[in-house]
Amino acid sequence: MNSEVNQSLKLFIVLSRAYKAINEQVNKAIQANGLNPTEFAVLELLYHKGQQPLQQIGGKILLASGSITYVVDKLEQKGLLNRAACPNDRRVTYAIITDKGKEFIEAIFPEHEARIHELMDVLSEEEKATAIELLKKIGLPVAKY
Amino acid sequence: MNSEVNQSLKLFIVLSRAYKAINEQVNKAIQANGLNPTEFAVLELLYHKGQQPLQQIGGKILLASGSITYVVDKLEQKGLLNRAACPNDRRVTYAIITDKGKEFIEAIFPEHEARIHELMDVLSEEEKATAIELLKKIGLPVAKY
DNA sequence: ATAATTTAGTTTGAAGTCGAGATATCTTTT
DNA sequence: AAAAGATATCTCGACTTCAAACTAAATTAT
Repeated sequence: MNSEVNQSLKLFIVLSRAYKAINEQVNKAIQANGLNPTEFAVLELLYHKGQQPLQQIGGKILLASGSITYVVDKLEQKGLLNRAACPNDRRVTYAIITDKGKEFIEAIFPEHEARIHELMDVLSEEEKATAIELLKKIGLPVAKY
Repeated sequence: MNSEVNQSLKLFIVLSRAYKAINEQVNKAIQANGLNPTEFAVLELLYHKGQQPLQQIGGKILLASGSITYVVDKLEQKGLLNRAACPNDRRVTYAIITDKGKEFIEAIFPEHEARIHELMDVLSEEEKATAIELLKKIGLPVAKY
């Protein structure tokens, strides 16, 4: 019984290490481009998914509402996105990536992908597929009684 | 090959999600006990590995030197650890867990383990073993527990 | 219609983390 | 033994993030 708990604990530890190790590399590279990881995540979301109400940005990249304003302000100051009022619902503000923002992502995203690919490439394609299947199950909302 | 890159990217995403999902739960529980995750990590280190020079704490749980002072101050204020000068090298200060600190860890660590076990139990024992093997390869060497 | 509730976004204050520099001590070199 | 270099801790300022309080607008219930 106890060894099962230890197995879970060990999985937690290797999961944490793996995540932190990868993330450290990735963040370092992003920051070298003058953005912090949150800014990059927002900009990438806008690039790949189109304009978003500020509210939804928080939901999609797991960001507290207080942080959204700050990050969007920063990106707006840098000229990488614009705010635009929603005509139907005046409470809503959209964040829209600018041309400069698009160029920026287009310039650094391929490197970003390549870096992650390199870091993940200690696993074979098959191992990656297995890892994806297993990790998918972790952290999914579990039905409560 | 582009699909290979996508596979790596997907692995990165599910890895991030899994980590964040688990971590969010764990942190919430730790904070409910009046500590933040870093404080808990330091205290647990001292409990399981005995007294440590401040410097080494930073190395082991990945913390900048400026942060160590802060966290150790906090734990000292709460009476969970003490500082003690090293007799041989007067530059060195040890952090030593107090009896109160020990009681604290003994009171909450079993819950902590059980919580992680519950969160990880969406995987079978065999799947966990597979996940551990794969994740070990990503990032750094592991030794703990 | 008007009041109550909910939702969207912002502002503010606190907490945590880092990095650079300051200080003290130890070690090595000359 | 003095100078130079390395190491450990602390201090301070900047940055990021969050939570809670707040404003404004939309929705609903009466």
